[in-house]
Amino acid sequence: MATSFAEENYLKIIYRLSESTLEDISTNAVAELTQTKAASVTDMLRKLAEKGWVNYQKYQGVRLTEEGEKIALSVVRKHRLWEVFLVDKMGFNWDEVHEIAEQLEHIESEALINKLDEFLDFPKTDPHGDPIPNKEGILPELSYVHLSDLKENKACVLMGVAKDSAVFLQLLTRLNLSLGAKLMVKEINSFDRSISVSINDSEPVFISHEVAKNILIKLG
Amino acid sequence: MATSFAEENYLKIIYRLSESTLEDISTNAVAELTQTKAASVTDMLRKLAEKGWVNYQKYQGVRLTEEGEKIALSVVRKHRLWEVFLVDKMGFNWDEVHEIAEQLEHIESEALINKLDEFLDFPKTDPHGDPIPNKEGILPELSYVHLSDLKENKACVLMGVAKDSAVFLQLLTRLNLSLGAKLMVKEINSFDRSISVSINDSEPVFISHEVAKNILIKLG
DNA sequence: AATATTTTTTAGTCGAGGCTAAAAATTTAT
DNA sequence: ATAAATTTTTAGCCTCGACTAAAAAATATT
Ligand SMILES: [Mn+2]
Ligand SMILES: [Mn+2]
Ligand SMILES: [Mn+2]
Ligand SMILES: [Mn+2]
Repeated sequence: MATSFAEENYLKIIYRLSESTLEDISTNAVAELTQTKAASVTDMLRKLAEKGWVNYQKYQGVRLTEEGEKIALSVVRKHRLWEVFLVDKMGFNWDEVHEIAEQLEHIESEALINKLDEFLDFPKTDPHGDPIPNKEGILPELSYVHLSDLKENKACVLMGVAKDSAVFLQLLTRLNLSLGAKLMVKEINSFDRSISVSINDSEPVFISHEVAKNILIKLG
Repeated sequence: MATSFAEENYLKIIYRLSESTLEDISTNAVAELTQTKAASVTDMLRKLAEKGWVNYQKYQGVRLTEEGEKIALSVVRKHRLWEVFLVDKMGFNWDEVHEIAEQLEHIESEALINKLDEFLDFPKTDPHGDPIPNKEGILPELSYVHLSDLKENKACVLMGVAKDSAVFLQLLTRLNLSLGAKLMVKEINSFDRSISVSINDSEPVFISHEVAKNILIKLG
């Protein structure tokens, strides 16, 4: 069955919300991310339920079916592969690609996306460290930790970000924080939980708790 | 002003029709190419006229304004650049790319299309030999001739096709006819105007007038 | 347990971009 | 110059995906 841009966006957003909770997703939560009103969401949820892509009972919230999740994962796959393309091949910065990928993720061609995957050498993660589903819809397992949860004097590597807004990414860039940077927390200030962190063995810089929370790292 | 997919498709089609005539374009001609009904076209022409992209007076046919032509050329540029990408970088055949490019041509990012242009080494023509407008909207001058207009025993090179339907392209491929092929017309049959043509110095094969008409060549 | 607040759904509307059927204008044929 | 045929427009309707305002249900507070 064919999926419209609007339907794909809803499914993708329900998927994203489902990643961080086991509970059913509320109408309002969907409305916030789709940038629409709750009434519009209710309409769409009924439609998605009719097509068998979500389980939805009024007032009970919504949850993806297997088929719905499959579609969502294919949109996520396309979004992230196109982001890799834009950064690795087109020379964009990581804070410039999200909006363009929001458009490209709706291009419908199984053949194209698989050739693109190959062209990019089957990347496991996108420019923000987010995992890319393979063509069967399987996500690679990544066990990342928030920089804010790290103890002092442990070496680690920046593997991703938990938020990909342009302003946040630009801030990281200004601090010389990019994927692969070697980090070590030198000091944690109990007052505001800000941290002092050394980046690639340079002089430590200060980072707010808010920023540290959105930086994903792996140990070692 | 923002342009919808539908508007871009209409402008592109009016542009295409304008290439082969100096007269105003008829509602029916547009309807045929957009695969819609004349009544729908009338509606859209009124809308395009309101936005200043076409000159349109009822019953008089339609013609692009400068601004309308600029938009049409930018869509054509995107379409053809993406086709080059699909063939040269993704490994598609020339008969497989049109449908995908129909989608990609609507991706809105000036920055992306200019980076793509550079990535592809500023190609002058697409995989079907059609000229690609540069970022100022200037088309390279190509003076191609139809193979059906050629005299016997003149050497020439296949530079493009005047029709890019998949079946036609597949036929050419089966005949070993691709861009750059060296051709020489050995015989013209006055009965049905079919021709006998040698391809890359091999034994001559028969080609119908209909096919020859849609093959573009340059002399020498 | 009753009431106040918040969330969600319903009802009705809108614009975009299609459609069909009928009317009007234009073009072609007699 | 009429009449016939063709083309184009108008009128009215439809679906999709939004919206607002009002009603209903669920949840929180006293
Ligand atoms: Mn993104
Ligand atoms: Mn990303
Ligand atoms: Mn094409
Ligand atoms: Mn082409």
